Amino acid sequence: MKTKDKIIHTSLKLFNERGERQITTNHIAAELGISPGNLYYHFSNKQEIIRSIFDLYVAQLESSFRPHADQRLSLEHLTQYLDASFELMWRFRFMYANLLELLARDAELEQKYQALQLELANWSRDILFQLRESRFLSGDDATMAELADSVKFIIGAWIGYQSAQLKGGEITKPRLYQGVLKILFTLRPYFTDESQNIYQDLHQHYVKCAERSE
Amino acid sequence: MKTKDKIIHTSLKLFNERGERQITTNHIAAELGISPGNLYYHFSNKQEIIRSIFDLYVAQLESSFRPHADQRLSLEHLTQYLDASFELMWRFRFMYANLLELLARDAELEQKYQALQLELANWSRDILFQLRESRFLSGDDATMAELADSVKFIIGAWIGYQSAQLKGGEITKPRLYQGVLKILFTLRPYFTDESQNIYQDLHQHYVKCAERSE
Amino acid sequence: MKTKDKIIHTSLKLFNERGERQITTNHIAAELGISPGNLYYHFSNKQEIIRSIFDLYVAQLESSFRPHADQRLSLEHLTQYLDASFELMWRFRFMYANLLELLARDAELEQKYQALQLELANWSRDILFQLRESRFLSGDDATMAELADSVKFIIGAWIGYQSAQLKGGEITKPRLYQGVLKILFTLRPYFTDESQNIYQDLHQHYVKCAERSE
Amino acid sequence: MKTKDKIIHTSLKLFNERGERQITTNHIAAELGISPGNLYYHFSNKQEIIRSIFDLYVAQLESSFRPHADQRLSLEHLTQYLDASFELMWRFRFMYANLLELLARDAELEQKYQALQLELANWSRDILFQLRESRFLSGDDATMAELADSVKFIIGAWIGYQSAQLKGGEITKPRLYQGVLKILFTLRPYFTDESQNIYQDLHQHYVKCAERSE
DNA sequence: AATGAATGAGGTTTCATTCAT
DNA sequence: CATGAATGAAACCTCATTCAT
Repeated sequence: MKTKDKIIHTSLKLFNERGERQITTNHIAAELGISPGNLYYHFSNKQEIIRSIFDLYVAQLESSFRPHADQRLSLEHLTQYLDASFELMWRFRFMYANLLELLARDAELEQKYQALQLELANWSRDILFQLRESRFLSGDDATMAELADSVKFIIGAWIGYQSAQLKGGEITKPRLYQGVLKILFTLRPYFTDESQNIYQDLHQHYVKCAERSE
Repeated sequence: MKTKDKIIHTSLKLFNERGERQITTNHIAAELGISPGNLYYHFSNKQEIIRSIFDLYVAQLESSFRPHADQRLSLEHLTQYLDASFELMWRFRFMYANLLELLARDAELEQKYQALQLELANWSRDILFQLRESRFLSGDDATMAELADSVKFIIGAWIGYQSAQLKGGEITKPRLYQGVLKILFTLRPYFTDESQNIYQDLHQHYVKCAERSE
Repeated sequence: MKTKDKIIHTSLKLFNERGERQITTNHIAAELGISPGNLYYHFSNKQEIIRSIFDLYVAQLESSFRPHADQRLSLEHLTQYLDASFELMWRFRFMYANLLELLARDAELEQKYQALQLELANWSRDILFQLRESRFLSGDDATMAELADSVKFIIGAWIGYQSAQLKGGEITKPRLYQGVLKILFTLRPYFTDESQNIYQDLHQHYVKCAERSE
Repeated sequence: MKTKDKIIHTSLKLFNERGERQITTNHIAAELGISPGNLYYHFSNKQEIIRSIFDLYVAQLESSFRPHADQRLSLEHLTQYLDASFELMWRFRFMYANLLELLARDAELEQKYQALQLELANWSRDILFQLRESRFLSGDDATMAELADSVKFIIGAWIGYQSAQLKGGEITKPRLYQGVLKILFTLRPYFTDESQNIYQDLHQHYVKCAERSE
């Protein structure tokens, strides 16, 4: 791994652990055992590191969520989506802890972020529509759209919400799975009669995940 | 209003407008037209101002949500609760937007916050149970409890989520009312048949609020 | 006791306990339960409090040391002098911890202090000469004068020296009596043959004092 | 000389000249023509500068006084010791003048200082015993030990005592040499008959030093 | 006598960033 | 690529002192 990548990953790690505000560029350099000058050789300022982390985030997001064209969704796909979502939120949790500040300081980042959100909104709507087509869910277009937004909201907000409830902000995997359960609970009234058993299976699966050594 | 209170309210205003991180103690003093020394006469450091704002928040929250014993809920009560949620989110939006950082930096605040959350969880469950008794909602105990948690989650997480979607990061009242709509949408499947018209009234009311000058 | 006197004595106490530098005028007022404004009603600045403490010191010093004219010194007188000296050093120990800074900041105080030192030098020389006349000690004038200066030096420096050796700077009475023993040791070679037993008595007396619960 | 060392030496100079309390970190930086940030690049706070000066002091003290095993002492050695004492007092006079405040503010420094004092006590006793073996001095073990303590006391306390006697608080070299003379005076009764001339030589030498431009 | 809010200069420290090597 | 000393603006905070009441 090149120094530039090491800087990105170490920064991400430190930001997640202690918050972007408390981590100075010197901290990052020290953690890596490089000089601050070297850090600034690779990045012209701290904001650029954050932008690179954001790019990483976008890349992972796109690879996980871009819907595969006209594909019938199976149960497996759904769990994949949910797992991938929370994986993502977990990996970039510092961003969600301070999104407002982060974006306020960097117009370029803000624009990128908001474009991404629009895309995401589309994808999640697409997924919900596919789930309806596959007769997992039922509901009119408006309801499905609103439901898609709810799911997107839960995914985006869960970690921040949970971290705040926990001493030291330390979140555990089981706590993450409770977020998946929250999504299931929100979808539940819209599950079709014929897919009730599928709902039960999913629910039981994630209850188990959420119970592990909590 | 005493200087001490002026400091609290001016700080809250500035924090909401421009973010806690960008507002220095000198900014606050300058905005008030007092000397920095005077500010430090009333508060021994910046963190203490934040704590006082938090106390204000707790006070408003308690006065809005502490359930009145064995009370039959009317439509008015429901709007009161929803409006109160909205008011809180709006008035203390910087806190919602920066919660994790604020708690990470101040163990005392974290403890207070988490104690408050436990209380809030009880209150919101009580309110949901009351709504069921008043035949607005229906569902078994577990469902009502989960629903209560969903509502609490939406209130607690809405600003962090929304503020990041907005150009310039500015949170507007209409966007907040969309949070109220999100709550309604989440409750919707559990509204009883006899209260469907009530749901409609509420929905229309808040749709209007959310549309204003958006 | 009037407020003015209370301020002086409380300041002396706090200065001794924690050092003049660390004690602000607000600390003094708080300890007394009065307002800072009131403190400044009685003293126009912090330095004036210090000057008043110094006046107290001078008064106690003069009452203890001004030699009684043409009086033959007995053993009792000597012990009285020594005991009084250390009592004094103990009571005003903060002054000795920072004499240089104290005087550097206040020309008036410096002048007073130096005048006092000259007087003291005379008194201690007078006492030594009287002791020689009383045949306790022997030695030529120059030796007696130098010896007087040594005694004065030990008295003035002992507490500061001892405090520095002890954890937390806390000095005990037994440690003070070791200072008296140091004076005796310095005088010892000049005790006359006929007063050797007197030396022994004194020595034993202060050894006992110095041993108590050390 | 590196910047770090320059900071130490400039601080020492300024502290000696005007007192540690009056010298701010900005003063030090300005005197050196560097930025305050640079000073804090080399030292994390003012106290650390003081600690480094203390380390310098310890180093010089050790190199001057650590006794050479089974060595016969000549007159030269004696003057070396006395001159070294004088040099130490002069070079680190601000420390001697402010010892109690310095130690009161810094527990780590206090511990180091007190450990050093124990070592010093041993060294000074060793030196005195060597002087007796070399027939400069005579006296039983207890007397030599007490004498060693007296010498240590004079070195440790002289500046605090003398600095306060002087107009303007300025410590001058001649005044310090009087401290050496005070040591000699204290040792005098214990010089052997055969080394009386050595005493005379030493005395005359330091009288001359003490008289220069007093 | 006494209050206590208010002042403001100035102290210590931080940190993103630069630049000669 | 890399170093690490250096910068300087600005943050937080202190405290002796003042003054209207």
